[in-house]
Amino acid sequence: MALLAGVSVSTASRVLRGIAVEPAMDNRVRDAAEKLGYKPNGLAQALRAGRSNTFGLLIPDVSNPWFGELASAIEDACRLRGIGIVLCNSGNRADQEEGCLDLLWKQHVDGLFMVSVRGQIPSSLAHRTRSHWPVVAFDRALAGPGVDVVMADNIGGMRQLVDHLVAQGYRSIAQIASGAGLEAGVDRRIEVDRALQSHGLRSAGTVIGDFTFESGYAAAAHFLTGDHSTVDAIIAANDLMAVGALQYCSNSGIRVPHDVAVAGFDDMALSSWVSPALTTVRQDPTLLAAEAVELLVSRMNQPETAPRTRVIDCALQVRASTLSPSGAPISHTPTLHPE
Amino acid sequence: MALLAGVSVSTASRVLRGIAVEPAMDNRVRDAAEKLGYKPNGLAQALRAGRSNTFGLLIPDVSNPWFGELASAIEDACRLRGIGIVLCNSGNRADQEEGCLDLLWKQHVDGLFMVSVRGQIPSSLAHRTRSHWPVVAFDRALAGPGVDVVMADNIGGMRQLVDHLVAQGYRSIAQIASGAGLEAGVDRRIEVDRALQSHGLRSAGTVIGDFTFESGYAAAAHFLTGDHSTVDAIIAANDLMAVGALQYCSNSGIRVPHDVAVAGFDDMALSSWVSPALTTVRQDPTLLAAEAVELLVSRMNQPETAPRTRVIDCALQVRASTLSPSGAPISHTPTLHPE
DNA sequence: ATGAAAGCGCTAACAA
DNA sequence: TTGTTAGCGCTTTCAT
Repeated sequence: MALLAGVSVSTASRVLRGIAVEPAMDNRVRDAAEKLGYKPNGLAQALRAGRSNTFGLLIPDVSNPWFGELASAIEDACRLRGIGIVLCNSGNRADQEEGCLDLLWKQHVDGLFMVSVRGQIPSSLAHRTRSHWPVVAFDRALAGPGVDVVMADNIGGMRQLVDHLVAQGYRSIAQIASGAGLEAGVDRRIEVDRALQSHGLRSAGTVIGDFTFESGYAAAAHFLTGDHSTVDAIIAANDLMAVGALQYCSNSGIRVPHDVAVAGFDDMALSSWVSPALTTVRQDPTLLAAEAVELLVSRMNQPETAPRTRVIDCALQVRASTLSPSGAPISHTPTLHPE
Repeated sequence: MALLAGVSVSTASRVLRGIAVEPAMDNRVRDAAEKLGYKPNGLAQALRAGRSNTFGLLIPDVSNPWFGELASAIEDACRLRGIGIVLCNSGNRADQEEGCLDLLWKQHVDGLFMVSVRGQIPSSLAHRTRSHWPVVAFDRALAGPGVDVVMADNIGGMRQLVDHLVAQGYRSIAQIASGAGLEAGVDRRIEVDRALQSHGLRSAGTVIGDFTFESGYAAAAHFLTGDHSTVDAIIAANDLMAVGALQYCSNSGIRVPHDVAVAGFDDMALSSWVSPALTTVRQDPTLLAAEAVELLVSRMNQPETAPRTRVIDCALQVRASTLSPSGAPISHTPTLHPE
């Protein structure tokens, strides 16, 4: 390319990177580049600069609708900064996660967004973060040097949800909860119990789920089997399990919310596509992504920063799946002449 | 690393790539590599080899559940071959698609999987494929040198679906169809009409949708508004629109399948999560991905191959949304004593 | 069988 | 301001 323009490669490089040169040269170079459709080789730039302008995204599975939304938001945010995303599915398996980390490490991505399989930082990742590989973890508190964390306000969100259910008149509230190890899941579980307690209620039961549709379905079956079930509302730790619970109800002739209310957490798009539409706590993937990208970029530039945690606000989305069984809220009846 | 082993870099390189060396050297090198946790720099390898071991994946939006499943399947298949995936959302906008192509081109991905915004090959892509950038397109017939195509058997699939509906006794079948430009969509639309005709029926109406939930909802509203509607079944060109139609019915007190049957195309996971579960034509994302990866890898190695088209079989999935209104199939009643 | 050296395409230090 | 040169980490002749 420089040959066509009749200048040295360094001059060409300078022009392309907007460094002052004489107008004459400038034009020669731009014309030549235009004519050839020349685009600088990102690989060579990356090798030279020690920076690939690429981030890794390591999640259990993009085909999970919630992770799909998160991935989409992250890709959008990165593309606007000219950063590419290398996608890896860990399949929720430790060995596969290791394989992904190897792949991403080899490709020299500048940093990593991850929803880890384990609560703890993978050992192979540990020495990499120690050598300043920037990592942002979602939902799971990966303690470690150089690991930032982005989380929804799980506690505030679940608090709102329980308050809502109680206000709607539900009193026998069961929970499809997360097992140990997932910080976000544990926070949600504990807060549900605490919030119930603050209303003078006790949990109507807790089943541990694994965040899949199937486990939500099975848990609902557990709570609602037999005529003696007293459960009148179910809170799931995520929407996917809540949708599974809805499906169980539908298949079993249990009416939602007439016989039992169901609520979730996340607010995936499809949560408003099911019938009845699902009441849930919204965590906005765009906000999560924005924070995560900002954290990763800033750590890339300043690797020594102390680990940070960002908590994103949640908003309760009330939909049909938790309408009051009596048809109207029991408390919080709005004044007819406010202000 | 070579320094620690006390050998030359070329020897180290040979060992790591499994080229015969003396056992003594071999051990020295492996030990040193082990000790340092050494991993070859993929960027340097890529620059040297002119091959990055990376493919681009350009789709409208990963947060669309169907594309999420496709992306997941592609990533899985590529990871097994040690190939990384760079993900880009085109947002279904031509300008954004161009931006993605630029990004992917700069990163020197070895090839590209794409679900294009347009039916035609983007002009900027044209000269790249001409210079042997391997491309596999899904669903859309991107004519062009060096572009292979993977498609579901849209015609066979729709044929099965229409046969099923007619067998169930539906006679007034409307269609939420694709506009022009999308080869797969056009195939589906035409085949529905043709299949109806072969049963001596005429379409009860066609509305053009854009494959979103919302457009399915709106189309159902169009077909089912007013008491005079005679439509007793709706075929949507994809599941997302079908789910939108289901939602409209649910919101409007229209019972599915009692008042109207609804069917889709794709068989996303969530299509069996809605109530009633959706009858649909399954195209298996794993099979699509396997074919696509094989095509892209083979073209990467032999760029001059003539363009190929692969058609993947579809399988009708009958679920609750198209049960016969009379409660039992009108024809094809199974014999009680087969054999 | 091993080592030395060139070069992939780029940028940054140095020279002119 | 421009050109020359070295070098990012690797693979691959070419000598040894």
